[in-house]
Amino acid sequence: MARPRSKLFACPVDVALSVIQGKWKPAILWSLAGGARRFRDFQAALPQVAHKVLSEQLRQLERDGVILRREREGADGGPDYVLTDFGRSLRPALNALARWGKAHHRKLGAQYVLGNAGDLGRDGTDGGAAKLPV
Amino acid sequence: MARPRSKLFACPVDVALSVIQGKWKPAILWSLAGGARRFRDFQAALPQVAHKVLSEQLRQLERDGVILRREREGADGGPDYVLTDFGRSLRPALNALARWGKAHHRKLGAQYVLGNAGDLGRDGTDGGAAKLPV
DNA sequence: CAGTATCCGCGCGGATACTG
DNA sequence: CAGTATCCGCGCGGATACTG
Repeated sequence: MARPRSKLFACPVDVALSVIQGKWKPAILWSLAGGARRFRDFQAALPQVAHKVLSEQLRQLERDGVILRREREGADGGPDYVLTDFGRSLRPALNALARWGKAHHRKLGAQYVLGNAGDLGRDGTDGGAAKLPV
Repeated sequence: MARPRSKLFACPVDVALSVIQGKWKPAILWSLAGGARRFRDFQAALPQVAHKVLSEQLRQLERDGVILRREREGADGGPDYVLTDFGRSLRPALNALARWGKAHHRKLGAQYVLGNAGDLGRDGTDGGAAKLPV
């Protein structure tokens, strides 16, 4: 609706990437794989993220139907975010990317902060991933 | 070597994305899944790509060890590019992303040009993908 | 606490032109 | 034909501050 008539991509991979691209979107989705998260939870898990940017990325994911913002008025801690069914459909792709990242980060001279995310690794292969930079 | 000491990412997904991100990198890898390609092959398959940018993206993929530039002096058509073993290790992730993109592009109002790429879809599920925008 | 508005730097990607 | 150099626009992401 707010989207241009039709975006043209080079290949289907780009279509998927267009949804998960954004500095903090993978981390957001990765966190949400472990269950509902509130704004402050993301801030705590991602100390580097700027307030405005986190808000933007959440809204974009919401607009794409990948996550859902739940108002939960009167609840303990205000609104939170959860994956939609559509968002959960990204799992195989996110898992495949994460598995590759875990397998090859050393070779690339890369580190990562969020080793695993709730049940995202439920399809095996994902034993005890590091919680802190390796 | 030309890489900063150690890049820090939020999650392992970002590590993988750091390698395949770039306007034309997914399309390049997607094409190379079908076998060796020359510079002009990419230009033909990706009419939009700028000369300089294609060159840059190829060199970055080469630097990351994902593709290999073969000189082939005296051969029919000059140098070409192939996936390395390391590059082929990205297959499951690229396939998962492509599968998602193919399944959901309509819902996102998205189209793509390169429907399938050689044998990249060899793990089933990938019957007769569109060759042109759908 | 969550969200938005404003401002801005920087890097990616594109246009153009030159080289081997 | 493949590759590099130069120049540049634009959009992403960050800093800051204000609002409900």
